[in-house]
Amino acid sequence: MTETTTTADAVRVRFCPSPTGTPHVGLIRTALFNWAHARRHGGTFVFRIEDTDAERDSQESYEQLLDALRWLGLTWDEGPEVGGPYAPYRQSERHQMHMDVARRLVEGGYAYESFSTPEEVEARHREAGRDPKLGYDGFDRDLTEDQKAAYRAEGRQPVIRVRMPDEDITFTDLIRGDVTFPAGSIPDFVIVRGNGQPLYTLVNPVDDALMRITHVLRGEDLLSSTPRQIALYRAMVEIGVAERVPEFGHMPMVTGEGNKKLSKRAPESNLFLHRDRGFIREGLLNYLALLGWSIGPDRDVFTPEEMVEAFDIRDVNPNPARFDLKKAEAINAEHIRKLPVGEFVVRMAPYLHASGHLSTADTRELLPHEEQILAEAAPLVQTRMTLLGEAPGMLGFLFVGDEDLTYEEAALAKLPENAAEVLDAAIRVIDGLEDFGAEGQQQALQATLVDEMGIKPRFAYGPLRVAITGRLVSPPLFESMEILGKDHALARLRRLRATL
RNA sequence: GGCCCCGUUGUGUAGCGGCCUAGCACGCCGCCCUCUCAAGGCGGUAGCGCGGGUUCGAAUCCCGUCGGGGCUACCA
Repeated sequence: MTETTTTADAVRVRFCPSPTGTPHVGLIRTALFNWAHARRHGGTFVFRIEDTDAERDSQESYEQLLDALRWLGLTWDEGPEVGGPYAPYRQSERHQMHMDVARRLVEGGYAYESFSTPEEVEARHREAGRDPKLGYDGFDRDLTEDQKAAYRAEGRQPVIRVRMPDEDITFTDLIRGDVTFPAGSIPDFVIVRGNGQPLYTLVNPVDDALMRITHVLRGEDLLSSTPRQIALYRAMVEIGVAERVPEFGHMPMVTGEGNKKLSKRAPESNLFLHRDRGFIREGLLNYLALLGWSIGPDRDVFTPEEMVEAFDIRDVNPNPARFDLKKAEAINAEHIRKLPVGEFVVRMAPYLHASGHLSTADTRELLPHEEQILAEAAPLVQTRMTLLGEAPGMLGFLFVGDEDLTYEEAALAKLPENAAEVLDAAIRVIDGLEDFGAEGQQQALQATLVDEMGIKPRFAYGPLRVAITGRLVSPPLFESMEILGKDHALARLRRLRATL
């Protein structure tokens, strides 16, 4: 280990989403990298809810956040429902602390009350011949007590702004290296609203300081707010609220079509949609990790554990990454294949239950025949699935009555001219079969249909596949019939034959 | 407009001055295997944005340029 950065102190990182809307894959990627960084360094992963916007926050979203992290196994050491030494972890419950810090900031001269309205600021810029879009102009920086009193008498309610230092602000981003913001390029910013409500600009750094966060790893969209946070942090160090300024690392954006950041409206941004379609946690986590990070030159499939072992935030790529569903699905397919069959069955069960094919989603409560069928069929389909959501289509035929089986339209359409003849012959062969094993069926059917009748295999077996599974694509035919059993297989062959 | 970030095949990446006639994966296209579809095997497609330097030598360092993105709220 050649650690040159001397963070002797234990690592403390945080994931602090605001509970608005459904979890976004970009947000989850952020959680993943923070989690991996904490685990890699034996540090602490803090989960904090940033619910300071009553307008947009919702309890439902809060619950979804917990659901998401739990499903993915991104366990937090401190946070909601777990507690911890720096509780509470919902920002809405920390109001007193925030206001206390704001007051001390004002007392120390690091922040001040500002009475200007946006219109007034703009008007002043115009009068001075400046660009009106410049932002706040520092007008109220040195108001006297009399002036403030006069404003109050007018009924004005001041916001609180942080006084930006008149010097360049440089910091070393863990992912991008040195970043400098020139003095004067960032206006004094608001930390408390006129109505007394604190803003993200205050609350986020204050809680990071209070919770002793050592590394702030977040999205690149927050890069430009970093100098403000650093200024505030320095002030907090001065007044004894913070020990030191944390390190920052800004992860690249996750983009969608057109290189724009992946919109919340885009369906592929919705974590739960992926879960519903049948992504497994290992697959999705693996893919998300690939968005900006790689485990090695010739490899891109790995487990969360392997990721933790190899993860280094400094290796993260600074350039934006496009969310590619095809690749995500390919990675997921790899992870499905790697599952022990038993586990594969456990993961599939909820999907087969939701589709009405299984009596339960819990494999421990399966009916004997269900358990039996799954045990035999699972190995047949494990390499044929990309998403668990394909299970009902792939295996459904094994769980419906012979008369209830539905035929795909396309499958019916593809039936050859001589389907009836083929089915008749197959019925005869199978009816006389002693050994109904896949091997035995294969030999007997081939002898009659292919060798004797001279039908090409794909035309010989196609009609049987449709009769048995109702589909063009299915698990291997003979094994499927074996699982169904001779009687059911015959019944299905006869049923389709009768329709021709 | 201002400030900041980014720039290797279609996509994600490896590359840290010579090992690069640029590797891997997904995608796409062939072929093999084969009862369908997968899986597996084999092969192919396509890339260092551009222009200057520095150097014996640059995808790798520097400058410029162009392009893309983010932020610019009393949202987070």
